[in-house]
Amino acid sequence: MSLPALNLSGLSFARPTLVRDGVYDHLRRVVLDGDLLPGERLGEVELGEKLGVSRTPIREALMRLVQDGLLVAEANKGVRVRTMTAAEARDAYVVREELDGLAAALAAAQHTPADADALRTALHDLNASPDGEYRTQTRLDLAFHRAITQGARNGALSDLARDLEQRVALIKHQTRTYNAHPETAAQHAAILKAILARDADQARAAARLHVRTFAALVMHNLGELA
Amino acid sequence: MSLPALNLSGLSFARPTLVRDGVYDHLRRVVLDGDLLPGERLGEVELGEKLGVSRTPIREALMRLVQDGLLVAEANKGVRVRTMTAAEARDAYVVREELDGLAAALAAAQHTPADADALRTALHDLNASPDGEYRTQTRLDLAFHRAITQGARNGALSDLARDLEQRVALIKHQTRTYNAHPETAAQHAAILKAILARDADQARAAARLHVRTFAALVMHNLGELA
DNA sequence: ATTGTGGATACTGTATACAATCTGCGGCGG
DNA sequence: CCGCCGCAGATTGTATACAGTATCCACAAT
Repeated sequence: MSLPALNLSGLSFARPTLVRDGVYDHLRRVVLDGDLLPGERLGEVELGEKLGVSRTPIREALMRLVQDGLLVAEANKGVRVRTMTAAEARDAYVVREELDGLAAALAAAQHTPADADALRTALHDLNASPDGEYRTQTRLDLAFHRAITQGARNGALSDLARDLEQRVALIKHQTRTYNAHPETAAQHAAILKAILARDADQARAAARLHVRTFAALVMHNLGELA
Repeated sequence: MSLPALNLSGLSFARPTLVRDGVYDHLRRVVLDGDLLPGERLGEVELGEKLGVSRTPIREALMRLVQDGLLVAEANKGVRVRTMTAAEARDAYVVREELDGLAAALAAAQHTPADADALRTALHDLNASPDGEYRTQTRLDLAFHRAITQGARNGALSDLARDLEQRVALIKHQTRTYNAHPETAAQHAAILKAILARDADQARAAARLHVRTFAALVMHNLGELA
């Protein structure tokens, strides 16, 4: 045949994306961006009308978000954005210190050249983001931490770290704590440096310190809100 | 009024339990008990007929189990019991070593007298279970480890440990690795002893060793199956 | 014999209909 | 004025109906 062969590399030829997945992604971003405040209610009919779909995919997306811990469901009373208590926030940070430390250590030991590039790019983008752009900063901060867990090359760790990151995002919005802390940039740099140097112990220590610093800041703000 | 006051302690007066929750609990137990082998398909209509409910609550339960990582969904092709690869199993155990160690350390530091009782009871029940009763042993082993995370008094840790335990349960069924390893009982005893002695470091070390031992066993069996 | 094609079947994805529960308000009685 | 009852509206929970897609097998063409 004389026809040129199809180039399939990198094109997904418009796979039939499911409605419920689209709704899930949308709502997840809305919550993570802080557009819906903790405690706010998500009505099924209202969401359906706003997104132009029926209640069925809406409900399935909400179910998944509940399982993620981003929303809470009460029988016959719908779902709301989860409100983290001070104790839940502290708990999340205790675990996150351990998991982020592990992720950094593994990333130091196992990252590929492509991972290294992704890490450098992610941190550069984060540092280049303009002050006051909280939403952008929050997303880029999340992207940097995701790049670290990506470099750890551990599926279970990625999944669990994703869970924790989402909960922490909720706390941040709740306490209105953003990444403006002066030490943040230096700590990020220290983590990246240790990972690139393949110094697992140093990377773990730097990551744990970063979590502790941020946790203290958030818990302080949480205390003030109470 | 002369009528005697109602005693509400401990009775839930037949609250209208949701169908989807019942289906979720049922299917979760079925998978965790190993009655459905990895790769096996779960048809919605078939489940609906078997349980006597419509597809709607079935789908919502399946959605939650997919999010839990127990099932995998493929677009327009239904859901199957997840098959863990050797790499995924190794990943899960790496993370579990860290989290179980943390849980044991926290439990040593923070457990209440009631937690202590629960721990002792759980281990006793496990040791008393007859050999060969794999399903019972698996459940009791899971209960013991749950008692530890319970003693840690950390909600986020409980949630994440639950996720990992479920994945590990999948691996166990897949490799047909049960708790018969001779060192298991001694290691369990060591963990319990350290926790009750409030020795966090020792508890962490004992828990990590236990995970490593078991992981090695499972990975060995996984290699043989390949 | 093998490959490709067509259609029939079964199943998932989405929408809609029906049932049950919660919520808020107005009226009635104390 | 306060509290309680009860109804009406709205919302969630479940069931069913409809649409789109994958799978399988028969059968024809090479």
